Amino acid sequence: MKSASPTITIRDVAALAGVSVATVSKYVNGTQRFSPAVEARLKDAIEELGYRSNPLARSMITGRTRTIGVAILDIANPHFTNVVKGANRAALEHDYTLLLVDTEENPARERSLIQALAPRVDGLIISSRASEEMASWMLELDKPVVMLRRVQGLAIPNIGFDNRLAAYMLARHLLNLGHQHIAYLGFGGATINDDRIEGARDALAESGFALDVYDTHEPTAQAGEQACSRILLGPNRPQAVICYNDLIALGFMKEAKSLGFRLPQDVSVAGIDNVPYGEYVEPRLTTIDTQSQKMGELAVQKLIDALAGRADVGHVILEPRLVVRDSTAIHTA
Amino acid sequence: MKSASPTITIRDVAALAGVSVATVSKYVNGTQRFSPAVEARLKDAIEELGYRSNPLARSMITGRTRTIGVAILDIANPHFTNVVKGANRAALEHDYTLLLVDTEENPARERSLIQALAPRVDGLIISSRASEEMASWMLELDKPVVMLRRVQGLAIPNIGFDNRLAAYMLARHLLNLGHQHIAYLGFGGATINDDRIEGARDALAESGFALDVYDTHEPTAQAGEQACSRILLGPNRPQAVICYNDLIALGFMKEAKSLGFRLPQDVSVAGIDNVPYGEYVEPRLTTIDTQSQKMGELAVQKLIDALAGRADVGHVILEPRLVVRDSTAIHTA
DNA sequence: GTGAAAGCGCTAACAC
DNA sequence: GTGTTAGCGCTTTCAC
Repeated sequence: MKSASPTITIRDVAALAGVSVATVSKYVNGTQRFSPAVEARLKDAIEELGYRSNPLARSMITGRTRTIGVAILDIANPHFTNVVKGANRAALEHDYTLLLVDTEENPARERSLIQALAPRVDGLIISSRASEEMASWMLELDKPVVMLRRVQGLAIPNIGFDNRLAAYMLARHLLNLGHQHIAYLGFGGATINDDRIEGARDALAESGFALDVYDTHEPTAQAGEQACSRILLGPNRPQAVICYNDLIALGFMKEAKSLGFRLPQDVSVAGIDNVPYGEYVEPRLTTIDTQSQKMGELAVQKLIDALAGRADVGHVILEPRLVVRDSTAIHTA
Repeated sequence: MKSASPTITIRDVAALAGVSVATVSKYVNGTQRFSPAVEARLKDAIEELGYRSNPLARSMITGRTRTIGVAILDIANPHFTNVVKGANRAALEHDYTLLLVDTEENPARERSLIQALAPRVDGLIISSRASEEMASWMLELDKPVVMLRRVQGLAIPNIGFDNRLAAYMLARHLLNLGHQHIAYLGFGGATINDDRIEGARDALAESGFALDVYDTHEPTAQAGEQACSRILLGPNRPQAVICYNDLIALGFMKEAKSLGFRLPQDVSVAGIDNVPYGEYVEPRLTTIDTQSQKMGELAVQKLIDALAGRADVGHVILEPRLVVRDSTAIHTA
């Protein structure tokens, strides 16, 4: 039996309980102790009226919204899905909520979306492909920001990942399996792509080999599929392929199989991210765990620390962990 | 060069431009036209001061936040990921943002989380496992709500999916392939599970067969894996299995293969949802497309319609579409 | 412990 | 077109 509810305010409660609005406010926020009599009347009045405090009005005064803005590149990418999962968990634990924006890998909209987001939240977690020079406007948001990648030149706290080491480890793993001709199928749109190239290249160089580098136009399984034939059917077929991420690897493997290649006998494949689905394909995907969910949790944690005044502009680097499964095997030829 | 910025308000702009605050407000909101002179001064003043309007203050007066609350059961489930993807897209298009809460399949927290969400948003999109009786409190949220499943007894607009038909189609498909002994591996925690059972059962009944029903404790690939052996190695091995969703099917297939079964020769498997990863496993998963992304888009659309006064308490039912791939095949025995 | 009063930054009538 | 004014619902000194 709902009628056009005329909005119960703190004043209605005060009137019914026979106290002042200040008292109600303090009671609702648990800012102070009260005489049992007043406390009881307050409790009853709130109950009877079904009063609910208006968080907007509160926020306007306190300047706090208990909301964290999260801007990511593509929620459908399991890596980001898990970042959000972790962030949501940590946020709820501290009584925060996430204001989510999926920028859909669109750099043009990114900036204005984030700028519109900023005034509505206490702090932001941002994943962007913009270079550090291109991202300096983030300093002017007037809100604490945590970036989801290593940042060096800007005073922005960040949760990074050792991309160079990750690719280095993958290359070493493949070298240990006897592979010599190794290719890297990257995604040039990502700023971290270069770090990964460098890591793989360094590992190979140490053994006296060179890295073949290929590129995709987006970090998706489809792009991996499309890139496959030109790598495996070209004049220079590699023995093993390191992919920018698991999605690209998944697509690459699918297409490789349909081109008639046996995996991993004919070609070893590895990805990065450790998305859940790598376990369900055949062969099961060898990958590097990037701890996506933990990344989200840490980002929220760091932001909350910053909001609490612990102004730490440091960074955290998550360490790669190799997950060996069946898509990489000893080189036989 | 950031200093403790003393918050530029509409009043500062008014002072600098030599106009009233009302004028500034109207200018910022484009509510009215102005003399070129004033317009220019306004523009300059805002520029010079770096004024940014405070959306909280605005919201408090207008009662609109341009935010849509989205409460889902598990963002890591690709079905929901895609719902959010679609919702985000439609929301941004209309200049709304999503306030996301992942309730993590936790009915206990669900209610309080949603109630806390409600006052901060213009409307809500909710996915819940609560029965209609258990969900009647949603009517008291005092905000428009769109539920992501069919609702009949409650006056809540909803985007539904014809679950009965989906399972019916899958069963028919398997019957057409010559299967007679068909099992359903469900998730009893979902209210829609019964519809799916009914659909499959009806299809089989029409041909004079009975449905074997099994259950999992959660709608995940792991649960599918765990359920596999008791179905395939029990005394009553089915020729084909319809799974509650694709994740369960993925897990089931993985375990079936490691138990030594050949798919689809020894057992056909099908899921529901059409998650992207069904294409990358082997055999590729036959499934029913639930149009998850479209569901998110429609939900936002419906909510925005409701906010615009088009108070439509109707519902939309999305139609199932069978996606035949390689995990289902003609029965040979 | 409790209350009075002064706003937070903005919009929405309504005058002029 | 532009200005005046009265709040939105709440928190926060600062008296008592």
